[in-house]
This record gives sequence, structure tokens and C-alpha cells, in this order.
Amino acid sequence: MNDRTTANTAPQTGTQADAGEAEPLPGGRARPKTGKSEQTRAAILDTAMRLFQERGYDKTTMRAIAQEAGVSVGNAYYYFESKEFLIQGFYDLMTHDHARDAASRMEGERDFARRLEIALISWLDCAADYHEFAAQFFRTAADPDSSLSPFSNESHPARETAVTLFRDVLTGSDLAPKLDTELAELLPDLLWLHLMVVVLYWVFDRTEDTARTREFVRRSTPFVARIIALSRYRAFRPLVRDAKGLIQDFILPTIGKTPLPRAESAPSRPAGRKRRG
Amino acid sequence: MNDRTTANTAPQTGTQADAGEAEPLPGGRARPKTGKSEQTRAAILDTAMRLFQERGYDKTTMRAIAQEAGVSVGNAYYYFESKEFLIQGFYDLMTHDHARDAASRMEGERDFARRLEIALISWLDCAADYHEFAAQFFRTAADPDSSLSPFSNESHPARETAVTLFRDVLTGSDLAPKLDTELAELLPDLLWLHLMVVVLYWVFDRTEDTARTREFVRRSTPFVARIIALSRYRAFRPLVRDAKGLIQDFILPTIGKTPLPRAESAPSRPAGRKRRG
DNA sequence: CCAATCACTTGAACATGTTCAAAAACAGGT
DNA sequence: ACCTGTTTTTGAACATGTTCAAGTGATTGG
Repeated sequence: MNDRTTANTAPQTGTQADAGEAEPLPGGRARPKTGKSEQTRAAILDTAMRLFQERGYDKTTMRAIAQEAGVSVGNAYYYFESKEFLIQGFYDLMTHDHARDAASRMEGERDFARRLEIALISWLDCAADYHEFAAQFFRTAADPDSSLSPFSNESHPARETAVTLFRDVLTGSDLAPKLDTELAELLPDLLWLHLMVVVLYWVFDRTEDTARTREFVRRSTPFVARIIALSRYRAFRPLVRDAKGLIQDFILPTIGKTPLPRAESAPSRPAGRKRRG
Repeated sequence: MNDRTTANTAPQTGTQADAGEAEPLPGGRARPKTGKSEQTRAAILDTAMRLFQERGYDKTTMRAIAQEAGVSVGNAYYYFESKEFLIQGFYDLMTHDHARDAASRMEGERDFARRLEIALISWLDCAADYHEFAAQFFRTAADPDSSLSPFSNESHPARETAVTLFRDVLTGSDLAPKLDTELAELLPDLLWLHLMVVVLYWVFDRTEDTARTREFVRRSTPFVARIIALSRYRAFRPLVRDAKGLIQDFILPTIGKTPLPRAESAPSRPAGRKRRG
């Protein structure tokens, strides 16, 4: 996945984050019209990624990026609304790398737990080179106001790509036919959430080669698979039903799915006071 | 909880964040010797809180804080290592307010689910005035390098306070005697994690008076209580045992508990490659 | 009372993200 | 070729977090 990071310097027509849409300005600001501007944009993004990797996010100044890319500072801001939006560009790149890499690694494997593990480990491998820098990305993602956040921001193309991957993890496994459709609908998003937890864990992981996170993945994936498998048994029914309700009412809408935008102001009497006692 | 935020302008000897320890420099930099410097420190922190609340974090400049507090910019940096460390000061304040408020609200209530709900709703009430601003705090907390992070940073006094509160939530409930000691040991930390999830939810919540988060708390607390209660039944034993293992090996050590720092480099062969294919 | 020391304070200087008005390059029509 | 509007590019100016050498004042030791 490292040999692709700088691939878009080449004057291809397709941008790195060719997520399909034409309107929402993928990761930056201006929608490039000419081919040359595409090149400029790519040069800036590539240079930024390289410097981020080399020196870290904070140590890399916009001036340095501009200079190394052979443009002016203002030009960088013409293509990227702010320094943080460069991260968006990176995230889009990596998500696509991950999706492709994971899909190829999963090939032939039918066991759900293993497929899930492969997908997650693949992410760790794809992100390995950016461990230091990714902390900064995560920090940004935790800002609800930022349009970079994989949460909150409805139309985040990268998330759709990732969720699709996890849908594939499920549908390609021997577990898929055994599940009722309702649960099968929820799972991709939940598995994506699982990835987010792993990412959180990874960001804070300081062990060599993030060995601890890898071990965490190896241990947690069979556990998750087991829970899903067991959820079909009668004894777990009521619990599962409640969990489903919680997820559908409160988790998925937050992630931009909004399948059930109810439960706005519930009738149940509030336990606390309203605001300012 | 709003009438206490600015309380420490008064020349009391006890600082706002009187977490007990004497060494680790509570939220800032210099350990104040004289009473006057205490006052200066408090003035700066109070002014900062007020301005953060009024204008938001980003809009509040260090110059404005200094000016309003009647000191120089450099002086603010004498007491607070950076702008972010002012957040630390705020967080310490709020954690104590929360602990006290929650404890008083729980009085008399023995039902575990309700106690938990009270504790969480209390947090939402304590934090209500700072919703806008707290997003910024959360953002900071997500940075593993920052000493403000409730994760990663081992000796975060505020977390200890919060965990203690949740221990009280449990021990004061009718559920406590029914649990084996091992689980009772884990729970306070897990409930603190639950709070962290709620906080995450809250930060992203844009509904009026964070109604959605409140509803989420009301729905999720009985669910959590039910899971804990059910965990004692035979059918759930193996699942519970696995969950315990995962938590003890991977979650708690990350939170600074480090009860079992094993599982460093596991013998199980890695599924992927090492680094850079 | 002097001087040395230390806690505290200052504000100018610095580094860096960001903005903006103007210049340059470009495209299309005449 | 020339005008006209649009896209792209520039670099100086700005805003703000942070640093630092120097200043102030009180306390202590002689």
C-alpha cells in the first residue's frame, strides 16, 4: 500500500478519491477543471503526505509543503481549505487501499471470524507507515464541527467505502446465510464501528509494530463472531432484541444512516432537570 | 453546578482542583507558593472559562484572556503550559462538581440501573453549559500525546475521581452483593468507559438540550444493568469468561490500570505480514 | 541596611495557519 | 490579434499561540 500513496502524481484523469460523486468537492475546495490543476492538487497532497510521514504533522508547515511542492502558500489553500483537509485527502487514499488490499487477502476464506480478522489486520498494515501521523488524524476526527469526522459528517465517502468492505466480509462468509436479514442489515455498520474501536486502540498503542493492537484484533474477532452466532439462540433473544432497538434508534442515526429518526422528545418523564439547576 | 465555576476567585487556600496530591502540578505549570499567585492563577482560569463559554474555544484568544484577567500574556503561560492546559483545569473542576452532584442525587436510591442513570444524567447536567466548548475538550482528549487525555495519561486525577464515583454507584446498589468480587472489581472502570461513550455521543449530539443523549442514557442504562444481572446465569458463563479476559488483557491496561501487563508479543503466528509488504 | 536569590510579571519577538487583493495564465468569442 | 471573463497563482499582510530575555518586587541571609 506504500507504492500507491504517491501514484496520483501521474496525470491521470481520475483523482485519488474518485468516490463517484461529482459535486461535493472530494477532499478540498475547488473542483479542478483542467488537467493541469489536477496535477497541482496532486503534487500538493503528495508532498504533504511525504512530509507528514517524514516530520510529523505539527512539524510540517504549510510553507514547507508549498515550497517542496513548488507552489505558493496561497495556492495550497486554493486546493485545500485548511491544513486539516490534507488529512482528508490522505484518509480517502488509505481507505481505498485498505478496501482493495483486504478484499484480495480475504479471497477464498469463508470463515467469518477469520475474514473479519483479515480485514482489520489489513487496515493495520495499510496504516502502519502513518502511525505517528494518524494520531493527528484521529484527533481531527473527534471534532464534530469538522467535516472530516467519519462520524457526524453525513456524506463521508470514505465511510461508505469501508462499510461496503465490511458488508463483503459478511456476505462472503459462511455465516451470512444463517442470519436473518434484519441483523444482516445492521452488521456492516457495526463492524465498521468495531474498526473505529480498533483504530482508537491503535492510536494509543505504543508497542513495537503495534503488536498489542494486532493481538487485540486476533482475540476480539472470534469473540465478536461468537456473539453473532449465539445471538440466534432462544436464550439470547430478548437481549438481542433490546440491543437491536438501541442500535437502530441511537447508533445508526448518528452515523449518518438515519433509518429511524424518531425518539426525538420521548414521552418518558425526564429524570433530571432541564438545564441549569 | 454553574454557581461553582467561578468560586475560586475568592482567596481560599484550597485550589479548585484540590485532588489531594501535592506533587504533580494539578493542571498547569508552576506550583504556586504565595497566596497572591494562587489568586492570579485562579483569575486566569476563571476568566478563561467564562470567555470559553461566552465565545467558544477558538474565538477566545490568549490575549483576550490575559487582558480580561488583568495580566500579561506571558503570565498566563507562567501558570498554564498552553491554552489546552486551561481545559485541563476546567475538566478537573467539572469532574468534582459531577462527583458531588451525582452522589447527592443518588442518595436513597438502591436500584442499580437507576443509580447509573442518575450518575450519567448528572454528568450531562453538569456539562450542559459547556456543550459547545466541550467538543474542543474531547478533541484534545483524543490526542495520545497530550497529557490531557483521560486515556493514555496514567495519573490523571480526574479519572480516578470519576471511577470512584462509579464504584459508589455499584456498591451503593442492591446489585453489588450479588456479584462475585472479580466482576465487581472490573465494573467501575467499565462504567467509566460507558460514561466515555456517552460523552462521545453527547459531543456529537446537536439536538435541543442534548435530548437525544439523555434518551440514549435512559435506554442504555437498563440494558447495561440487565447484561450485568444476566451474566450470572450459567448459559452466559463462557461468553462472560471470554469478555472478562478481553477486558483484563486489553482494555484495563490501556486505561492505566495495568493489572496484567502480559500478552506483549504473543506466540500465535501473525496472520498478515509485518510491515510494508 | 545591603545584596543576593527567588517567585512572579512583562511585552516585544517569533512561528505558523490563514486570508485576500492583485497578478498571471488561460479559454473563448469576435 | 484583441477583448472578456474565468481559473489559477502569487506573496505580502494578518491573527494568534508560544517563547524569552529582561524587569520588578519581595524575602532572606549577613
